[in-house]
Amino acid sequence: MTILLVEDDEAIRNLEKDYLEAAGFTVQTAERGPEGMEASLRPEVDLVVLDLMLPELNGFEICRRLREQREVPILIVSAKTDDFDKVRALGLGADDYLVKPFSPAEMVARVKAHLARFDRLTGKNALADVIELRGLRLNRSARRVWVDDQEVTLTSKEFDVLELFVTNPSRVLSKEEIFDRVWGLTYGDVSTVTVHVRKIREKLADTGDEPRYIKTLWGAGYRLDP
Amino acid sequence: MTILLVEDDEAIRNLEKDYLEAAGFTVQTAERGPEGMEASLRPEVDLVVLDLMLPELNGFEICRRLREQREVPILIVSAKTDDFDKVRALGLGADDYLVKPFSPAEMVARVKAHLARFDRLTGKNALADVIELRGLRLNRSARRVWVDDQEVTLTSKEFDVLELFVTNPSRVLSKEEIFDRVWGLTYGDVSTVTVHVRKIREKLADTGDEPRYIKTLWGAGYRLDP
DNA sequence: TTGGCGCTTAAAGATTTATTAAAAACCATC
DNA sequence: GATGGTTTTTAATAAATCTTTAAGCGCCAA
Repeated sequence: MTILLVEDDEAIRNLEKDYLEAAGFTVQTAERGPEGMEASLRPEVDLVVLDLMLPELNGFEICRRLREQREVPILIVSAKTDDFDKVRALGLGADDYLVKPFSPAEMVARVKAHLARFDRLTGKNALADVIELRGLRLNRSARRVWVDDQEVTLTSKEFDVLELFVTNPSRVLSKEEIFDRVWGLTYGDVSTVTVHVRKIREKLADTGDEPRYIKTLWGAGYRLDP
Repeated sequence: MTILLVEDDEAIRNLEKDYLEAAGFTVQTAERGPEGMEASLRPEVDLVVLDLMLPELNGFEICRRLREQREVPILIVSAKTDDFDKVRALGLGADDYLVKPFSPAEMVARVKAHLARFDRLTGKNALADVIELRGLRLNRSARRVWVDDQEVTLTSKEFDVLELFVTNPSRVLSKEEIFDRVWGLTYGDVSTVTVHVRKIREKLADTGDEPRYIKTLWGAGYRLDP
């Protein structure tokens, strides 16, 4: 799960980052408003923690614009205790409003609660440990995979790629996005992805004209349907 | 919208009730744990405001049991400021945790935010991800298209062009504009657009004298009406 | 009604993109 | 430092898409 942290104060940002990472989240950060706005639109971002007072583009504005474009939990963090700000932020579509200083444990608990609810309500089991899908079963913590109750052994990277697919069913994932999210790199050759997809298909016995699991969308990427 | 208030202290209960009613909600109340548990299962209840310290059956327990049975927003209200309680309540599936004394305005804002989000996430797939228009349905993230519930497969560019049309209904798009926005190029031959439009019409079974979807405007471009 | 301009159509050629297999680089373990 | 497995790169091949072309048709105005 990836959390985006938009916060201009470096000390606070690092503190929050540490706690979220300790809780097992992947954390991306942004310092300034416009940068935060852009980052929050990235599809791999599962939740946004947003400071209200930011340079150039404030949190209210980001919140409003983001809500127009994407359905992602937004947790506002602010030093302002004023009722007016709380009401305004929540009215603009924020999911929560935390007043600084807050306890890191509470923040982590709230982040988890928002993600869990989002999962529950949208039916995306991004948090579930065992995911099942047309005969394909993944145990994420054990990193094991079965096809029609027959276990198949995937290598580490192969598992990561397949996991990305099953946690994003019905979505087209471009090679670039897969590479970004699994390898976490910007350099490198995306044809690596192609090869891994081939290996996965091979192991899932998913070759042939009409792949059962990972479909190819020419010029766009790959898609796994539920 | 109906709110259930489970709170044993009469003064607080009446205060909260007044504010919620002033905000236009219908309010039901319950004083004791078991009574609250039962009431919260009633289908007309859209959101539950739950005190933690209740006689006979405490808020944690109600929260846990309720979550097993129903998907309804739960807002915990408590005098306990302890992190431990917050983390526990949120972990059990509560949607929010407010510490007493809180401002009524904030409570009302939070109640509204929870209801709005619940609507957003459950009421139709929300997110302008799926666009429907006179029998034509597009799923943008999956890049799939249906005509009268029959799926049609478009190529990548074809999809891009059609997406441009459905996101700009009623607008005349000139070939130049389409070329600019889909191809992102300034050089090149705009007759490519013509060919793509033809292919799309063909696949949508939109040929014939009176096209159902993409209309030709002589000397101007094309238009898709809503 | 007719000429011209713009749109449509179909098909061939060019280009892009994906697949595959095999080799090379990498990595952990013994 | 050899070994076996994994991961990445590479290059040839295959497949699908995109673009161009050219001929024909239809709309509109003179």
